[in-house]
Amino acid sequence: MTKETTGTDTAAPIQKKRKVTVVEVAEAAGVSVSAVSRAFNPDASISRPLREKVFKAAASLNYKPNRLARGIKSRSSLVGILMTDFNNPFYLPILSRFTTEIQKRNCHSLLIHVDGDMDIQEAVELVMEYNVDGLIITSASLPQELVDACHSQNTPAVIFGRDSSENSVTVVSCDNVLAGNMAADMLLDAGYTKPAFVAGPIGTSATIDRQRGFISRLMERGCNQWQVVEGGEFSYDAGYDATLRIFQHTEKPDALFYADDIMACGGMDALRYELGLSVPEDIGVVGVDDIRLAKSRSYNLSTIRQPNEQMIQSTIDALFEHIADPHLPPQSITLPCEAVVRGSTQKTRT
Amino acid sequence: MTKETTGTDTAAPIQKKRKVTVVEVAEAAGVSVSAVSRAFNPDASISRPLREKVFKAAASLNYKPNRLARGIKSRSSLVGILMTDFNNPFYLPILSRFTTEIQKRNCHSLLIHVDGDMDIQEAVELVMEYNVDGLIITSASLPQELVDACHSQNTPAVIFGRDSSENSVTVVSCDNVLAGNMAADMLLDAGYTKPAFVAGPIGTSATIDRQRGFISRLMERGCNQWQVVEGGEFSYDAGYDATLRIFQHTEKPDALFYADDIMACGGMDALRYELGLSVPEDIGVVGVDDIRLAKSRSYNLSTIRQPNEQMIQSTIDALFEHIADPHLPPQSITLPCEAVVRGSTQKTRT
DNA sequence: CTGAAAGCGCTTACAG
DNA sequence: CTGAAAGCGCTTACAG
Repeated sequence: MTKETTGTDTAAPIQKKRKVTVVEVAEAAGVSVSAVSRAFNPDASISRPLREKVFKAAASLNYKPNRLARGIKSRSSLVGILMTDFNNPFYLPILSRFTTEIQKRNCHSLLIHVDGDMDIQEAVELVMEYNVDGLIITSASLPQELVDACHSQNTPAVIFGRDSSENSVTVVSCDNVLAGNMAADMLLDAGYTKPAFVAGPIGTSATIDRQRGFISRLMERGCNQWQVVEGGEFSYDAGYDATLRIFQHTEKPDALFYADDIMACGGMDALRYELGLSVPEDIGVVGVDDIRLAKSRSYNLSTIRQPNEQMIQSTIDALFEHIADPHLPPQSITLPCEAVVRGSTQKTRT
Repeated sequence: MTKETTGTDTAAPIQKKRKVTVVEVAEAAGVSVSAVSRAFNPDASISRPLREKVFKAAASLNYKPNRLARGIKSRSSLVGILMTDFNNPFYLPILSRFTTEIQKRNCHSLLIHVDGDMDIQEAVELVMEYNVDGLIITSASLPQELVDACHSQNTPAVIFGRDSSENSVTVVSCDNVLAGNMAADMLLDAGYTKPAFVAGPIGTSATIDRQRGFISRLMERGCNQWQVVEGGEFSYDAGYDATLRIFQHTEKPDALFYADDIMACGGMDALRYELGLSVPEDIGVVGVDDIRLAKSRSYNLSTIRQPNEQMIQSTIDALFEHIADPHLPPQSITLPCEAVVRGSTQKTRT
């Protein structure tokens, strides 16, 4: 019934709730605006009594500093998060942890979705328009242009990647070559002899490294009947389709190492429901990531687990260290991964 | 080798790359700063030739407006996204679409993770410190305090919820009572006679509505042997555990309606691998959401699909309409959902 | 349509 | 440690 009170001629213009400013707090506390500003700045030189006086006045007026106005001369308290892989469920908990950690440090997250259309250089520049204090880049692929873009702005940036061997910007990743080694060992140890690698997105360093580690270990151990198959994106469907394609070949593998768990799940469903094969009896399967589904009874997937928690923590720590001291040289942090043996490779040795 | 150039006594302080400002652009273009400002403001009154002159100078200097400085008097171009359900994969694509749509409109997303520790009032106030132009709240639960918090600030806000029947703030949701009706029909039509509802998080309006719709339809159709079980959070594990609990009762159901697909997946695994039951022969299963996994061969889950794309689009449209015209009255948009019949309810009628 | 000037809310040398 | 004043980069009445 009160629905139409707006829209009449007499409607008062909606006024943004007047925000309390430093000036008003200063008046209420009987101090200068400088004092108010300092009170809200953790490492400004101000006496304890003065700060408390300011706080009291601020609280009574319900004053909140305007972060935008602050950011113009000082820190914005904004951390940019650039993400590309919004279709991989792997990244939701990671995003969750990032925002939580950023908020703990009294900063906030500017989330930028970098998709195909928008080039990365552009995205990085854009985020700079907000004067972000730092930048986290989460991307399975790590194009050089991205690294350059970070470097050209001199804003602290850390790449939460799956890559390493970059030295002009800080990157934290896990050892993907090692992951490949482990996958090879798991399969060979279980008695499989003709493994294939199902690759992820082309140009993705993680995929490349995993493949390298996988193949080199196979060869080291005298296994020469391997093959590599294009996979496509990190997705259930990509794993499914790639698997069907493999079995049109004349050389059929007896084990599959997927670049990713979600691909492995798609692949297992294709194996079982389309191709009528049993896992692990007819064919062994290994993935990477240890997503929640991997340990479900439906998949029971052997996988290589990345030290997620540590990677996240290192990323955040490194970022804030660099924000605190911009002189710090970039570092490259590579963490080890861990093999998780489950049912999908539990073939009894023949 | 150049690694240690920093850190010596002579190290020049790292200077933030000097940003080009309006003043410099104005000089280069031979116009006033007002002109520069107007050129970058879509609906300012400025002649085409002047604007072009400014753009040319700006481009040659690689000028980008400082959004923080702009936001202090005008729009911040920031849209706050408040999220609580970071453990449900359902929300990743939604978040993806939100940020994409926001970016299309030349705005950016301030992502706030609202977790248990932090109360919502606080989160809303916080986001206001950034002068956000608008606010999207994504939450399965919709506590009154949240609605109040939005209302008290007068910033356009829309709740992407699973709720309705709120009229002081705009909310878009799907018809969860209808979802419950549909689930009841699917199960009854397939010949099941003793269904149970596995609830989601307590106090979540979506769960409550689904349950209401489910039960009322069952009773309408003369089915009185139903029961309701507490589920817990929307997660694989919660569905798994709840299912095991149900079967300790004396009254065993022959069909289960889970508040959520991810719970249903956990539940199906418990049924099949822990309880030795066949789906759909021994027991029918229905979920809600139609997540990617639902149509996988491993689950082949009947479900109720929400009109996600439309809900997202409506949310964004409503938000930007309200930003453009703050006088618009809040609206409540409820969209219909759709039944997706798959294998998990394909029991032949007995 | 255009420009000169005041102002947004906060920070930071500069004196004391 | 504290305050008066200048300044951050942009916007917006106010005149013309």
